[in-house]
Amino acid sequence: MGDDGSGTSSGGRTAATRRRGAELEAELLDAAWAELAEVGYARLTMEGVAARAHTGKQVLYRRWPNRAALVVAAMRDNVGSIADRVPDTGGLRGDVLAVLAAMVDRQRSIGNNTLHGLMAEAADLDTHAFTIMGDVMASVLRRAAARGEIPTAELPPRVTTVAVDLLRNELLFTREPLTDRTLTEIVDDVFLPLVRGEAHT
Amino acid sequence: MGDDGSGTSSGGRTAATRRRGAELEAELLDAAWAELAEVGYARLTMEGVAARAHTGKQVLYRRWPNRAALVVAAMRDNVGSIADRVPDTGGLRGDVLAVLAAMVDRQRSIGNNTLHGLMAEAADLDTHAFTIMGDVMASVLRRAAARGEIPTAELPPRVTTVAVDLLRNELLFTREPLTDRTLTEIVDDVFLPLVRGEAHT
DNA sequence: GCCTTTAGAGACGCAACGTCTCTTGCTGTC
DNA sequence: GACAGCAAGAGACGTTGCGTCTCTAAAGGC
Repeated sequence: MGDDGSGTSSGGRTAATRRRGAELEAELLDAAWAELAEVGYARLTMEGVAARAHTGKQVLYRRWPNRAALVVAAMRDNVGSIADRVPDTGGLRGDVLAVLAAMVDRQRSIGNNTLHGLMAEAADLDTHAFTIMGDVMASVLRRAAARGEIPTAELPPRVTTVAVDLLRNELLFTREPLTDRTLTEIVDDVFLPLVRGEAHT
Repeated sequence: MGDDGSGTSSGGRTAATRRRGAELEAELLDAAWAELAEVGYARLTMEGVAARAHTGKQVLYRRWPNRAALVVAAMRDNVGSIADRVPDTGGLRGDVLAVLAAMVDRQRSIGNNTLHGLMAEAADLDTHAFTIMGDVMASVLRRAAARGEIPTAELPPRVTTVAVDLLRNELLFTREPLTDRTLTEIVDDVFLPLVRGEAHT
């Protein structure tokens, strides 16, 4: 079949250049992320991502075994971990609210259909992401104890993670967008009474 | 194809008889439930359910618009609601543990891959099922207050539902089967301190 | 400057979806 | 007791997306 080799990209990009290695991979992940934002996880297809990245499916499959893995990689690449900047507002209440707000933010940028889809497909996905939030809370609590704001940071693990657990529940099962009210309720009605050793009056 | 009409159930059923109405529907739901147990939600197909029920796909689509709706109907048909028998053990701690144990049971019979799958596909699924657990807890708490076991049943809504919310979180994100330990931690470390107005010591 | 790797493109077979069509048994009505 | 109409049972059909495979030619290593 006679290819008109010299023709520079009928469609709009220089076909003469060919990406490789890290550069290519970054563009693949960007394409996946863009596709995710545009059509959502349920309707994201390998074909769609490949087309958007102006490449073939094989290039994707060479790197990730399936849709779920690709999307997880795209998320990791585009969304920073909360553990990287543990908030420090100077007070326990502010710190915890900041942690929760960061979770809300991160989840808003991912979209909860995506999370549901991933949990269904990539079963073994991400226990890691959950334990991390426990570490963040532990660190926030240690600082509060050091300031003398609470009697001790040695709390039952359930108590340590109660705020993030409740928020996660809310994020995944509530359809309407979260209000700040929800965050303050979690902190003021449940979390703080428990860690201060004074339940609600 | 000559059917040997008189043969009662060569392969196991009389092809000469044709089911209708409620009888048929019940068998369709049973088939869906059996299929769910056997291959799991991810690999449950309309074709598979139809074949198991010895019928055609159209019979299914006439009743339910898609997989998710069919499975939800099958679940409703096969799994009783916890609200039907609110436990009454004579004490608050026992009641709450019984509610949680019932949730664990129900969820074990459904399987959490199924839940993940449904949440991904039937987005608007089941806000109802969640509010119901809140009602159950409210009723348990009212009885405890009437017995004088706790100062008041007028608690912030977050506190009322904290135990079921935490358990739901655990059920959906933990891969290994839950231990009783988890249940008692939720109740003793979080729930009871909050409702008794005495946080952990 | 040859040789290996792999990007880019798309064909292929498979599985399941959801729709449509067809025949034929069941049921309510006159 | 005949007849009309509804829907069961069965499967063909077009479509979509998966994951694999094949092929050519561009990059880069040595």
